[in-house]
Amino acid sequence: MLTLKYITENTDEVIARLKKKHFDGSDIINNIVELDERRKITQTAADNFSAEMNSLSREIGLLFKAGKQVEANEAKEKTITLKENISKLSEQRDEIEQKLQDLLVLIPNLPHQSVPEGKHAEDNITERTGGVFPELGTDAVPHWDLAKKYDLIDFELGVKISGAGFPVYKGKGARLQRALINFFLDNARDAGYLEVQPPYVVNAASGYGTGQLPDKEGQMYHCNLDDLYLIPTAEVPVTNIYRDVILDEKELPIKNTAYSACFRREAGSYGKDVRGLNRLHQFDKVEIVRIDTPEHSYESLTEMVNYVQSLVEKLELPWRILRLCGGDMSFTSALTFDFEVYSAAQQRWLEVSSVSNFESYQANRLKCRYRTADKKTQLCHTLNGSALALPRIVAALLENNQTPEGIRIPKALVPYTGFELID
RNA sequence: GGAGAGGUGGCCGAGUUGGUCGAUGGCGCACGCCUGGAAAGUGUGUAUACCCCAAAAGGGUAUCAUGGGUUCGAAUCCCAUCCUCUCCGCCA
Repeated sequence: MLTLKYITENTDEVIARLKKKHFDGSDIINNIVELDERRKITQTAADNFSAEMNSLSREIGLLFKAGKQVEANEAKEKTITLKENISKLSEQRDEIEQKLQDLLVLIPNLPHQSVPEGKHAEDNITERTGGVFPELGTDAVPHWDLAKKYDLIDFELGVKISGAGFPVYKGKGARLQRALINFFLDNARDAGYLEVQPPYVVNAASGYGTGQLPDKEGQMYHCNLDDLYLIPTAEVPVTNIYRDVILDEKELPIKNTAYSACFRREAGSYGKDVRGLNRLHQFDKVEIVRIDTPEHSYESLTEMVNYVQSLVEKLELPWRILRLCGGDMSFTSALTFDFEVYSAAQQRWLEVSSVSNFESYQANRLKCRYRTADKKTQLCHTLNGSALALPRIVAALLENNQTPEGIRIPKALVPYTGFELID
């Protein structure tokens, strides 16, 4: 969320910038400014009474020690009304602070200046494209048919065991998964990311930290008995490593990478979007996360985008990078680049990565701060991106590389799979 | 799951017959002195959030796991919750 301070000091600017996200914040923000005024007044009053109370208590103690019972008891009388005032005012202050909190979480992050105007996915700007579009024969088939033909993925078996969206990978299909995970992790390590293995379930505090809670509660699987959530992405546990932490400027940027299975309920999805590997309840992903200074975070974002580009290039897939428009961006992001690869048999672009700078929006919730060289503490910037999500990469690899002899594995991946052809 | 012990500042660790305790001390860290340089020694400083103040300086409030309670006053007493450790049980 945005900081109270920023909103109250830059009210008009905040309202104006939110328009790009098609968010009319004027009512909420004016309300916040007003509540903040009341908050300050109430706190000042409460603090003054508390100060009086503290000094009176000290006096009473001294009086008792001196054996002046009568004076002590007189002083005690005075504390009664003080106490009432204090509890009344702090109750008010708590109420105001709660209201402020409730309003603050309703405001999305401010879009970066470079975010294009626009409402829908069609308004996104294509930054660059690359790779070679494959020339497939007329008998080319989508990946779900290929998965069956070569016995790589059994969707029906997953339905039997768990339900739709939980495929079972078999033989070279399973080995391809493992190969991709290792390929992505090794590349990340070479690019300077520290590999971490996080928990796959998180508590509510972590869910709030990265913003999945409270608004996206319905998208996460929840274990009632222990009140734990299955992670929808490794971003959640990895970013929460830095919750309630004050880092030293010298440690930044922090670069972490993690492989994890991801679990998403995907409530409300249907149709061709969910066919085959296009949308799953459980899938594998390697994530990259950075914690950085405000001065350097956009440089980091560029590095991350370039890094992800290097991955799709090594996999020899046709790709494009989109700069998301204000209307298509996530609630918490300041600037997002989506990566899509072309899945030739489906003849459609599939999103395989989303790389974002959240600036201090997420860090404010996490209370992830750093100490500058001159000893000031301030909020970090957080960034993350998929590098990469497996299922759609697999879909594109299978479809684009199908030949009469079998499915060709890109060169860079062969050392990881141990085979060059799926036949 | 059963029994016990405990959760204090970046870390270690005092403080529980309630009273200037945000908290002794040590380590670490920062700056200075000392030194040719370093070590040792020595001096000073070293939490976070919010509020008052135009700002600096300064002052105030809150925080000793979390939430509540008792009291004029709680790190210290009471209750609840969470967590950690030890032993037993179970187990990859």
